[in-house]
Amino acid sequence: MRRISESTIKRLSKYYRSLEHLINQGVDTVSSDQLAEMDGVTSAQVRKDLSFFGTFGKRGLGYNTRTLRDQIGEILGLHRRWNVIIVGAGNIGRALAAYQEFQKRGFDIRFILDKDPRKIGTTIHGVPVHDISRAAELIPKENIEIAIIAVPADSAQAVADTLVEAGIKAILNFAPRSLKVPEGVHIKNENMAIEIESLSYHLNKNQ
Amino acid sequence: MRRISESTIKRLSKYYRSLEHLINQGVDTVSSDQLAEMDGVTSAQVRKDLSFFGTFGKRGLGYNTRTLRDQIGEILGLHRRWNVIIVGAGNIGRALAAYQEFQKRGFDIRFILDKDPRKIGTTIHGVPVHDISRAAELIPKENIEIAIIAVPADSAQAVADTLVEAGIKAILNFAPRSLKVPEGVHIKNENMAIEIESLSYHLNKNQ
DNA sequence: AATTGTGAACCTCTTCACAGCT
DNA sequence: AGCTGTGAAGAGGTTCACAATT
Repeated sequence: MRRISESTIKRLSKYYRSLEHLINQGVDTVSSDQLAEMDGVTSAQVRKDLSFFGTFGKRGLGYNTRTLRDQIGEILGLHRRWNVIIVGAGNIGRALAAYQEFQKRGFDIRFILDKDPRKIGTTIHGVPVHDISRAAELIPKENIEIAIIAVPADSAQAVADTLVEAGIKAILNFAPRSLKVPEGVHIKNENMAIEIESLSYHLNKNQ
Repeated sequence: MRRISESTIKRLSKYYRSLEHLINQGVDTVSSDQLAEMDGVTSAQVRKDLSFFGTFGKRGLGYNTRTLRDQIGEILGLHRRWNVIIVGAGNIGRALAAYQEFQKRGFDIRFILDKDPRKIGTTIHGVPVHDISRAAELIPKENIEIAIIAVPADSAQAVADTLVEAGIKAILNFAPRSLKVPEGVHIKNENMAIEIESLSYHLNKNQ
């Protein structure tokens, strides 16, 4: 299969959410036009995105909301559950441990790793906190597949190295620094400050 | 000036961070090659991004770290401070209220808006919580320029409408739904679940 | 000698437009 | 008649490659 762009994957996540919303409202059928309208894209974009993975609609009718939701779910790996950990029990780490959207989509936060002895042994929103030094032991044992880094920028690369060493193949990085990982390890940077700076750029520009 | 792509803006934010890091380490000069290496892009990309805004380097030598940091800061609007509010005092809202990276880059969280009477009148990490019904009064009075939405998906659009009504021109949306805003209002969606779904897509694909 | 700044080439993503189904 | 699926065209973003400069 031809390589799929990250933009397409992100839009599929959006379509998935919009379809859930429609299903909750009791809607059975949706056209690419309606879906596009809900997500602020063009209908051609919706159809093209889907076309990379197969044909899901009926010409003249549109798409069945449940079927399409499930099919996008299979593409995104939302048909199964994932074992996830958070590294860093600071403000961001704690908020993510309680973030219902992860649970709802199949991402189970199994435990939190931290180095602060005062936090180790406690639970945060029901999630146990373990010593980061146990990463190499716990990650394989608990079958952890995705790690979320929520530590300060200066320790982020060291944490990433530890995680990769322990066998992690996917990292979501909230620390404001670009991290280097070996070939074959997936990394996504989520930098909340960068998004707000895009807003200040636009505001600043128009005055 | 030709329209600048969002990708360029995001990369400028990254360069800004890398330059700060270099400055903290006492580095005075950097080449596009070094900066590119730090941020995982090509050196041509760094130079092209900068070229949209002017010429900042010295041929044969590279860029002065402090000067370039400050110049990117001016482009992104980081040379001044911004008045920001958060709507929603849940887990995400509270974590954002304590997020140091905002403070550090000039984004001052002035207050939080919520509808829960038990939260109104309290402070969260030193930030006061006010009744959302006071939006139209407080936003102009306190000169609020950017609003962060951290409420559940189902109330997000109503909150956005209220904010726009109150004169807000820039919104950072953490709710997992695409929001509609009038022409002239800037909106950025930050969906943490979407990023993790991109990871599960890649993991799912390779097995 | 080293490195920037940039037009041109290249590549990727988006939109168009219409044939093909239902 | 209505809407999908898709090749082709178009737009936009990235990389190349080299003249210009220090």
